[in-house]
Amino acid sequence: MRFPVWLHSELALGQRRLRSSFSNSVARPLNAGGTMGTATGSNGGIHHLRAGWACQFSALAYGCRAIVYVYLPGDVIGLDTLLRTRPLENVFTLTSVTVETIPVRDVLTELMADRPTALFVAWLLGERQRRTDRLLAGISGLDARGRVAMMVLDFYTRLRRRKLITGSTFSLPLTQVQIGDYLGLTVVHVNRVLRSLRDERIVNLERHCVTILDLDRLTSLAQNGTTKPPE
Amino acid sequence: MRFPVWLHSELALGQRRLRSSFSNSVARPLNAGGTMGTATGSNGGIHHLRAGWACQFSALAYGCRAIVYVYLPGDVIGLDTLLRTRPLENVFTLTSVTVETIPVRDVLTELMADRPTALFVAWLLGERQRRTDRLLAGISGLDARGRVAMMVLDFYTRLRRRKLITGSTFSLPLTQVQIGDYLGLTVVHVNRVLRSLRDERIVNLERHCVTILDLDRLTSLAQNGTTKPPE
DNA sequence: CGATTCCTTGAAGGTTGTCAACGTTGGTGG
DNA sequence: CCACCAACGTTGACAACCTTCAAGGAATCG
Repeated sequence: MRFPVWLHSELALGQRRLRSSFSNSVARPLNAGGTMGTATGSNGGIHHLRAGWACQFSALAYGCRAIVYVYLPGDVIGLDTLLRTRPLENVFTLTSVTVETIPVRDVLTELMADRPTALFVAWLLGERQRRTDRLLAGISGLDARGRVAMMVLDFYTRLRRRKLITGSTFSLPLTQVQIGDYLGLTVVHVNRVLRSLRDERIVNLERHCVTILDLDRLTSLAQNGTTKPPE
Repeated sequence: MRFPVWLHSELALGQRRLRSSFSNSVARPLNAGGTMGTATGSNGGIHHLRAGWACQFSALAYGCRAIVYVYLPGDVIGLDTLLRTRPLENVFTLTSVTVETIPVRDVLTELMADRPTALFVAWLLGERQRRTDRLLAGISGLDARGRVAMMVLDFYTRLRRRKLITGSTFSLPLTQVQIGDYLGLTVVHVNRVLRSLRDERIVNLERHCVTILDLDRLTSLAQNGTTKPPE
């Protein structure tokens, strides 16, 4: 069978162990708008984002600031660059955050030697990969309205799954410039799209505060960019 | 220090062990244009692509066929969906291929219990993630010419690193439709871009055969879409 | 309250998608 | 061998979408 029961408990066990490893480290607060790497004492590690948002820029691409991932409270940062030769310091905090850090050495020697934890790390890496694949597919195939809808729904779903929100309103600490960098659009166009979505009473995004007004139409926009305004 | 020597040998050890595990399985040939999953006997596993090319479609997105990754000879397929509840059968062969398969159970029980192998698996997952991030940044920030240049350079670099080519010519078993799906463009436009790149003697892509004519200009195109044709 | 960053809006132009038609290639069967 | 067919490639005209440029207004923080 594809997904045996013991694997479920094995993963849950790995999750608990990773979580407790994080708890044994000190929780450090960081200011908004800084890089994660420099603050940790130069040599990286993996971070548990207890509170706050962060985002990852593309490693290359100096000129074109591209945001390739947005980390929400509860996410683990740095697994993908763990085994990299040089620490790519391209993660920035979007808000003030609280992080728990495990140094690289401990991860490699202790955590990965434990099968449940190693499995859970592999699961986290796969999960991140799948999210990036979805984003890629969205940016490839959707127009600007669809991309914004996709982004809002993605954050909405993730926050809801973590029980960080219950209603249809949440805080989105991205500027319009950053939304543009994330979705491959210019600020100007992001602004226009937000206005049109607000005018059509689909979603309201103002001053870092999102309110979903029509979940059905938003979903439909995010699935195929063919949904025309009912005008 | 960030990347100790023992880690290098540990990773190399993991690579050898994974490789030998693959060798112990039977190498199966598959025809071009089929899905990987169904042929393996319904319940997945991870695959070593000994020969041939394959590509991965986006899990969702029925209507808009988006290719999120292209696997080259030597790549490992399926690590990202290993711990998924349902086996997402969205990997297609682009050519006839030869694959070695390790069933899920063996991966989870044996491979991941071995630290060197688990580390190497994590490295593979991180590598795949970084490649996807690069693609994402490229599609976000480059125009059509830049995206095609990026794709050609990516395949060129990967093939060269594996010593599968030595000159500046290689075979590219993607149709123009598939190139479009990969880069978020329409067939028509892919065709136009290929013609213009050929006319400007930058790269020649015809009949599944690529020849790089001007590596410098190609690189420049892939870095910032601002390189104008020398018209 | 000054200064910086962020947001907003208009006009113009370029890039890309859409539609439609035709040419080419490669495989199949008469 | 040839006819046929299907998939793939090619081209032009036009429209839609998005970017660029420029300028002014609003918010936030010292």
